[in-house]
Amino acid sequence: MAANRRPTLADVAREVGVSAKTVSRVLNEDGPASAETRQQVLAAVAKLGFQPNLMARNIRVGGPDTTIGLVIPDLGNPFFGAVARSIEDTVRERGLTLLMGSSADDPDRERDLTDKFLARRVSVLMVVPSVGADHSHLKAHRTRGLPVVFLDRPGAGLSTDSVVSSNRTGAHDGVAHLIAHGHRRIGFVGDLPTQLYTRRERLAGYREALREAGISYDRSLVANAHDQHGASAVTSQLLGLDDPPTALFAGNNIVALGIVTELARSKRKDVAVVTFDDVELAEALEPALTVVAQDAEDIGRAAATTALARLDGDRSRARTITVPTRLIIRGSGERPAPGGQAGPGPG
Amino acid sequence: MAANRRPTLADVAREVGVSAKTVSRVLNEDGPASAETRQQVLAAVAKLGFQPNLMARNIRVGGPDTTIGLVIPDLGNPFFGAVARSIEDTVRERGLTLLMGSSADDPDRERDLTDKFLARRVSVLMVVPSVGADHSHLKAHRTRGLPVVFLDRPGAGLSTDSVVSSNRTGAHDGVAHLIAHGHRRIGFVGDLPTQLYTRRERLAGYREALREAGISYDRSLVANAHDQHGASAVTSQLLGLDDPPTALFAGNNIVALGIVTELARSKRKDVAVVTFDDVELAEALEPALTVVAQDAEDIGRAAATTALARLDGDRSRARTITVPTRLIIRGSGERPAPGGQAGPGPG
DNA sequence: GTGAAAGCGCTAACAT
DNA sequence: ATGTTAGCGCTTTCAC
Repeated sequence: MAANRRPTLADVAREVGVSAKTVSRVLNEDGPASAETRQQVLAAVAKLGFQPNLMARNIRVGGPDTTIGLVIPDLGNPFFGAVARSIEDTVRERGLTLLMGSSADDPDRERDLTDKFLARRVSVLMVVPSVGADHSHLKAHRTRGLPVVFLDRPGAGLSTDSVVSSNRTGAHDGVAHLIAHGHRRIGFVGDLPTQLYTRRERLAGYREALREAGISYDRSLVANAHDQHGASAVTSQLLGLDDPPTALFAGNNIVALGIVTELARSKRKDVAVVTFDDVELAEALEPALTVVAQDAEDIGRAAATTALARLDGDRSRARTITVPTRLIIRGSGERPAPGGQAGPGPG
Repeated sequence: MAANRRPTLADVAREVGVSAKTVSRVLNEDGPASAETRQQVLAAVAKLGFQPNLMARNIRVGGPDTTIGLVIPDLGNPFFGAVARSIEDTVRERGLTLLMGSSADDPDRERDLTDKFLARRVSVLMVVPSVGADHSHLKAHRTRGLPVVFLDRPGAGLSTDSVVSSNRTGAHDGVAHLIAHGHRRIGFVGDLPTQLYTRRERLAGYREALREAGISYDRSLVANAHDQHGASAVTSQLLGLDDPPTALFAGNNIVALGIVTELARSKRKDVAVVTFDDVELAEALEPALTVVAQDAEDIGRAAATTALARLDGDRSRARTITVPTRLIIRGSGERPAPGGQAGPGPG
């Protein structure tokens, strides 16, 4: 019930019988202070439970707030969670705190979030750009010294640092792995929307691998899904084609779950699979799942390191950091295509 | 290069030739304003790219900041990611933003984070309490009207709202499922540290189920691990016992990964498994993994809803919301114990 | 319908 | 070693 105010610097000062500035000095270890005053101030702070109002401090000091604004598509996606963790690990010792929000890949929600973050005067803005979002409004902020980093995909309308995976090479290598094991009809299940940078790059890598092997590109083997259920559905459709694929390449972790789940459900062990993104339990599947793993930790660290360098005055040209992916061969891509298939219906 | 200041209210006012207060009125739809002034102000705002400084506003208005401080053990853990997503979904329409940090289950890091959040005058504090953390320092804040919600585990030294899963019942049901399928030697692999609330509750559920079935509790069947690798290691140890378990119960998602991975690696299909927490690809395993699923979405929503109610003035007693878990039977717990085991060594 | 002055909680710049 | 004054960018209060 006691709705008493939170104590302020002035309250502490009054308690001790000194000026506010003296309290401020003690707390920020700015300027000198006699041992005795220091003790008294500290005691009063503890007694009153005083915590300096960071917003008031920031406003006076004028600099940016000690926060990093981070916009990702989905807080629940483990990949972005891992990226966020890595960012936090990297910036923690600098005292920066994460302000996070999910855009659901909606440009309007993304804009809402970045606007809010800017209104809070974040020290750094990190964004996984949504398809259709324009970032030219950030130019002025960048000019004024706000580090802006695009994650996972390049942004539009703004030249700034970005960190992406080696999507094309990674997809190429995954598909080449399938080809090396005798597959020639390889389905590609990609993200949605189809304009998504990662999807296009990975599809390009897929096409490159096919071309190198002299396999012609068959549009009917390319499908799309935005969630696990959708991926399961298109997997089933692809396998129902007249001349179905003997192998599937998954364009990301969510699609991977859909494909693998659908193959398990329909007991299709004859279909080879390689996925972009490592997923939990990949090694416990039968066969174990071969993946093109992104290095979420490295992505987060690279983004954070770059941003910190900018904060420290690095004014060099905007750079794009490409974090290598790694093909982890576990077995699911290795089956030659025997054409075998479970009999129709449950025996 | 142009390190020009960010525009302030005063800049906009000067541009239009009105007072700062008038601009403020237009922007906040406070008080009246002639249509013409309104147009001019809006134009100037757009022209200068003015964004009100939220911190300055907050300081003047005096109320809490429109942020929620959320402390979780690990941003990379999909379970907590899902909880965070649900919280965000629930509070977004109220205009609240998430300030997040991971404690790594370290009480000091947790305290650092909560202190920072309090210094930022968050509207709500949500914490997954670390073992050993004391929360009595939050009493004064709660008294002053700050909603504090403990997630996943109860906090210590502070009576406030908390949201937990039905850990004991859930674990009981999972273990009972194993017992129903003929298992009598059932290993338990729990979290670390052993004082962890969720671990103790789940262990209690395990023991209850054993007791009901007249199976005596065997300490040697209880093991602990804090990460996936550790869980794999203890799994292998448990299975190496003279009188080994025929079934294993995993105390959480991370442990589940370790157990399942280790069983797959050693090709031990004869060991039944039920896990606390659903995991990706659980249904694609052979056999599919039976789990006691926590409802992360519901947990997040319950926490957020409670906090919002408190913000709206709900002063009723602190409550503990228990979110039901759900036993999802998929097969891995159903094998009777034939005692079969892969031969020693690789054939 | 609009403005001037004061003040939120804090610190910079100058006193003393 | 400490205090005073002014002011960060905004809103409240009260005047016009």
